[in-house]
Amino acid sequence: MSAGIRHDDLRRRNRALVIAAVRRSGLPSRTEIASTTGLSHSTISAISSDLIAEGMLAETKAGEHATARRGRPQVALTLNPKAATVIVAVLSLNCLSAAIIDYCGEPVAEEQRAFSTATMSKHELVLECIAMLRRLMAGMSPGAPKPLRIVLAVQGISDAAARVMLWSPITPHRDIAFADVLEGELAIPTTVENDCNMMAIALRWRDPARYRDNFIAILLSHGIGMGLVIKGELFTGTQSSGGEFGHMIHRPGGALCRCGRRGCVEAYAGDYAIWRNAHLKNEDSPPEDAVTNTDMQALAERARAGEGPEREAYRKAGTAIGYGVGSLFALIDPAPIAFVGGGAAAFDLLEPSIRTALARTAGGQHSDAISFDTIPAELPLIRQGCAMRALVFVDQEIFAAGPQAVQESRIAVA
Amino acid sequence: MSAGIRHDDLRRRNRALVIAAVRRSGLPSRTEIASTTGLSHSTISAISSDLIAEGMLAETKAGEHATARRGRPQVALTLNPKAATVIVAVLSLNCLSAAIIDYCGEPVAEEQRAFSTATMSKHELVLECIAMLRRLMAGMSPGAPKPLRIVLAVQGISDAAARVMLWSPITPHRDIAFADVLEGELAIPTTVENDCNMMAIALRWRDPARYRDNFIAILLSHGIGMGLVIKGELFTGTQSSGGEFGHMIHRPGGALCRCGRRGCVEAYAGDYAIWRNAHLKNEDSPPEDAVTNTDMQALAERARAGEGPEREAYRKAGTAIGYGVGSLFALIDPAPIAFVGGGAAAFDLLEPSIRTALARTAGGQHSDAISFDTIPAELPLIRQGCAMRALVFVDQEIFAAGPQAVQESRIAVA
DNA sequence: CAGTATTTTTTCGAGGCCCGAAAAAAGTCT
DNA sequence: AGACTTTTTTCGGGCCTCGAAAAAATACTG
Repeated sequence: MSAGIRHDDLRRRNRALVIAAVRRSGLPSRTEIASTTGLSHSTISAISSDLIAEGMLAETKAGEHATARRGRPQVALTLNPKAATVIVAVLSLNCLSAAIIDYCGEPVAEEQRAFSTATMSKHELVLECIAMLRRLMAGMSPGAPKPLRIVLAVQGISDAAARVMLWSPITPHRDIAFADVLEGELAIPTTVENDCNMMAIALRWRDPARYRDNFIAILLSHGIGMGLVIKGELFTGTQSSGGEFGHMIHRPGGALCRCGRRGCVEAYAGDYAIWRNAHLKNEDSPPEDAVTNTDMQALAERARAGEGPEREAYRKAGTAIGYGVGSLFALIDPAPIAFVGGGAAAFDLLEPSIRTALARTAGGQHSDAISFDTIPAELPLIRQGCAMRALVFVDQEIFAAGPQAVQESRIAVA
Repeated sequence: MSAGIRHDDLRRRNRALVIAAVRRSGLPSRTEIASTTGLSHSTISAISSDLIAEGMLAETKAGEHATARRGRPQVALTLNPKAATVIVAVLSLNCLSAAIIDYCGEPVAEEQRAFSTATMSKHELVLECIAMLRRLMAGMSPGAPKPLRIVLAVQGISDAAARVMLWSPITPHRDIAFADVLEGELAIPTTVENDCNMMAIALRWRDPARYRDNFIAILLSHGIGMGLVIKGELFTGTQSSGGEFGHMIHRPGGALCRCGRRGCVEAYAGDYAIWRNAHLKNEDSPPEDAVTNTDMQALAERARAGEGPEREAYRKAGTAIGYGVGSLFALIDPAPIAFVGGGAAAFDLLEPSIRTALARTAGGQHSDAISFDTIPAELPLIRQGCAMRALVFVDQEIFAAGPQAVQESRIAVA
């Protein structure tokens, strides 16, 4: 049963609304906020002057861009970049990348490092993460506010509470409780998120016109991942980060998947699967882990050159994706799709068979009208998604809660 | 962007909360409501005395069931059955059934009629519906309040706004705007809902302990339908009623489905598909429309008698369902499933292959732990779901809105 | 260049709503 | 009959939002 609305929640929610409006719109005036939120001018005036006094917002001379119209000029509100910082970290196969982000979303420090995630112990993996975050924090100017949030994106599955990495292709170890460990070491609230979910969040911030209420981000890489936004909300599983599109069944009893099962979409469309098919290996042969991006580029070149096993491999991949998307569409109705990652660079090879397959499904009825988009570089997208996730948390959980919570959060780094 | 919270919304939402608490709990005291909603005693007292004054709630001597404890006895609150009525109608193949339901959810009048939906014109179909509802309303005692809502459940797909039946297996006609027509004729707000979604809603009211935040209702009948509740909310498509589980793809390019495509789950697990396989007909042969429930019972008997094409047909059906559910679980994580309808009566024949298939999917990892339930009679379930849907609408949209809206809604039937 | 028009922002009083504490109510127990 | 216990109502205080009006800041205009 949903809880009752207490009187103080009102202010909290409306504060959150104002902060969100500023974060979204860039440089909105009070009047603009009033109209987008539906609250009265007086309320917006009161809330925004509070937020300015508390240091989250600042007024800027909008001037320049607004053509000088008649009447009192609008004064634009903006986020104060120094109001807070957050930390984002992206853990992927053999690579950890992290950054400190200011309250406006701009990075103030970053670091990236390669090591062999597949062979490290659980302990070593966690230590590398902690060490990198510590280095980043050590580099912060003294007196700067301590980061208020860590968001760690991982390939693979995290639990619904976003605290544990349940499984990941990058390591043989399971159930790594990153959130507990990082909170214990650094005393900063932490969540562990699926990388594809973060991609979806980032897409919405990048292009809200295109990616708004319903859309899908599909990562085509060594494995296949998905982030799904439905009715304006990130869709996650009930017990895990969910949305394991790559492990929907394409052909019962079919090709061997990295997950050990047979016939998953990924077993046809993951890099290793395309590579396997292109080399005419048996579908039962175990997934090759060492397929590199360069391998795949070479494969794509050969496929573009003309008919052959390479082109056939891409065709099979496209078919698997197309039918998978068709089944998904049967459940949620069609939505725009962004294909992200290395595989998106070979999208020209995939698209025809995706569309053919999709058109043969109930969900893909009007498959011509379904728009695809490709974004080859996934890392910047994931990082941006993490940043926005972390900042929205700060907005809603801390800054919206009122002056007290804001005060308490303001501890300077050592 | 979500709208701001205006001051009056507060009371509206808390009124809705109190009404919902009474509807759910049966005979709660004010104290009990205060604790389940988290609102203060004073607020509950104020709201409930308003609601009693306005006629939605009534006090009853709880007495009997509460063992006389020390202290002032609790006064139980209850819904006033005369506060309102709603109309439910269920349209399925060759059958229309409708009822008038009081504010407590009890039927006060009902009617059921058979006619040949498949051969009727669009116009005739609509007229039959209107006629039945008019007859029901004509039978109401004069002075009784006019029904405040019609919920029509249909097999097939309705639009996201729940106003148009986009497609249904019961008729060749498409895009029947039932809501517009019924509202035009009877001047009662109407929604058109998918039957399986209503089943899911009913399950939650029937057994909230088992079917709470995440569960699935699958209708096994001539076709295959699904109602899905995720995180406590009915899951619908973005443009339609959605959740077309039956048309997820089981085998690309496989058996011919009633929808005209190939390889859908329904093309293996719908009654017609089981019948087709049991009679060793080609998978390309067009779906037989005239398979009756008795046919299916006979088929099930033969399948139970021993190995043979009938048992094999059920096995294929179970496999299709199992893999389909596995793909679904990959997206949403496992949840309890209720199998409803004629096919549930033959669930003993399906379950082994469902479980075998499910165990071969990523989503079905712990398939032993996933619980199945069977409910052979779908119609009562659908009707109950419609009733609760309609009543919750009245609760939230009319009675929660305040005395004015309540007044305006109170028009006696002619 | 002073006055007018226009638009944005702030101020102020009114009306609601929720909460906590205290009081009242309605029984049981001794 | 009085003490005790639990439920429900009453009352005053504190917030919050709103609408209207005032103030502020600038462009237009003759």
